[in-house]
Amino acid sequence: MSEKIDTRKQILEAARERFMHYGYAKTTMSEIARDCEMSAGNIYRFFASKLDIAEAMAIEFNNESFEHFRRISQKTTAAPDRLYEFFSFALDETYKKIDSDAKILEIAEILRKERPMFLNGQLAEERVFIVKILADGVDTGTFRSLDAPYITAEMIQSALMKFRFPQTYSALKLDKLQYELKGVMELLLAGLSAGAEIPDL
Amino acid sequence: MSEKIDTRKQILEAARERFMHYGYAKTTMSEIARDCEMSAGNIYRFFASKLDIAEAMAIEFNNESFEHFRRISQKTTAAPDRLYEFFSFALDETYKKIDSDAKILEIAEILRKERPMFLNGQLAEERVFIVKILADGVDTGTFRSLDAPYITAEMIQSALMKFRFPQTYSALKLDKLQYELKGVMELLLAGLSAGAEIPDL
DNA sequence: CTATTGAAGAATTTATAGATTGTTCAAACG
DNA sequence: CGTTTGAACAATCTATAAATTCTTCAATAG
Repeated sequence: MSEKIDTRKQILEAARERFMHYGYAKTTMSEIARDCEMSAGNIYRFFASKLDIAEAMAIEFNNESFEHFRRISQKTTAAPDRLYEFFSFALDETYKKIDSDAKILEIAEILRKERPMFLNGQLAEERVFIVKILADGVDTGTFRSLDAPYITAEMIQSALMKFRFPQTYSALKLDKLQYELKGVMELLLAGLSAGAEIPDL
Repeated sequence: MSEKIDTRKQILEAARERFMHYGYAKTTMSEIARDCEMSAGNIYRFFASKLDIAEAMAIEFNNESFEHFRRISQKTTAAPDRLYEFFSFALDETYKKIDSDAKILEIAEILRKERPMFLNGQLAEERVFIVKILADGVDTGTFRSLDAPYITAEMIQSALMKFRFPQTYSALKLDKLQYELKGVMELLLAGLSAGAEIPDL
């Protein structure tokens, strides 16, 4: 029973090393299988496809970030600071990963194309943390009351999309991106502030 | 003297028809030249390259939109309404064009890749109108005072980037995009409102 | 002298045959 | 029985030669 889980982990580990070293496209199922001392066909008892291995990797990968996200969302600092820290951390983290390992970008790109719903799922998971920060801010009176915090969280993500996906960085360096993020975040936080007047569109 | 300008227009018109009918890649310089009853080499007296023809087309194309942008920015309606109308119009217009002519997307894609600075230039031109709306809003007391309206305009563009470029639509339908745009715009306008408190990040 | 051409070169695209690879599954194995 | 294999197949990628196409520019025309 735990045998199966171990084998799965072993495949995932072998794939990670190959993907990171040679890239997703240049890694073959046979190579991964050889590393695990099994046949290529046998991998399919654990993963439905090569793409599913990449997806499983990305999930593991993101779980580390999610831990950070959770920690940030549960801090006792002011809600605006937490929201800023949240996206600031996300930007730094993504930028760092991309910068150090070009192979990661390849996998991100492939998942975006072949599994567009996967990214939506990730965003939805993050939204939980944003909603928590929003709720805290409303409770402490820092933010105005929101009649749909979940939707507000969606809108915040939408406005900060540019800083979450390398494809939209548009060749800007990290410091320029950080500067822009700060500017947009100031606008959004002002919009959430207790004194802000909601327009009637 | 006007001879040259006419020939330029003629080339542009011939190219437009070909590009729209067969696409940019499938149109050859010889074909455009033949339509104008000249040799391919001669086109280069008017355009430095095939790409420059596409760029000139895009400029003409956008000039129509710019007229609308100018008109909207000069309206006498409330500044928030103008800002919303501005981006709402931009979204509808771009979506409509893409939807009706797939060939336009091809050219947009190519310009984005080969002439990244061109898009920046277009955004900068639009910013002038946004700055005007912001200034009006500040004057009438609808918006809080801004110590750097030009930068604020940049931030607004950054936050609404998703709704300007088809590549970032992420397969959403127009009504869903409009809904999201409205939500983000409400947040931004609240952030610009006179009562909004600017956070200290 | 300017305007235009068309041949020539460099760069890119197309076509395609051959090899590789992802995936399936009947048969062998334990 | 459940596991694992390796042959088989379809799909994809690679290599490369041929053909197109963009661009330049010396020669020509007016």
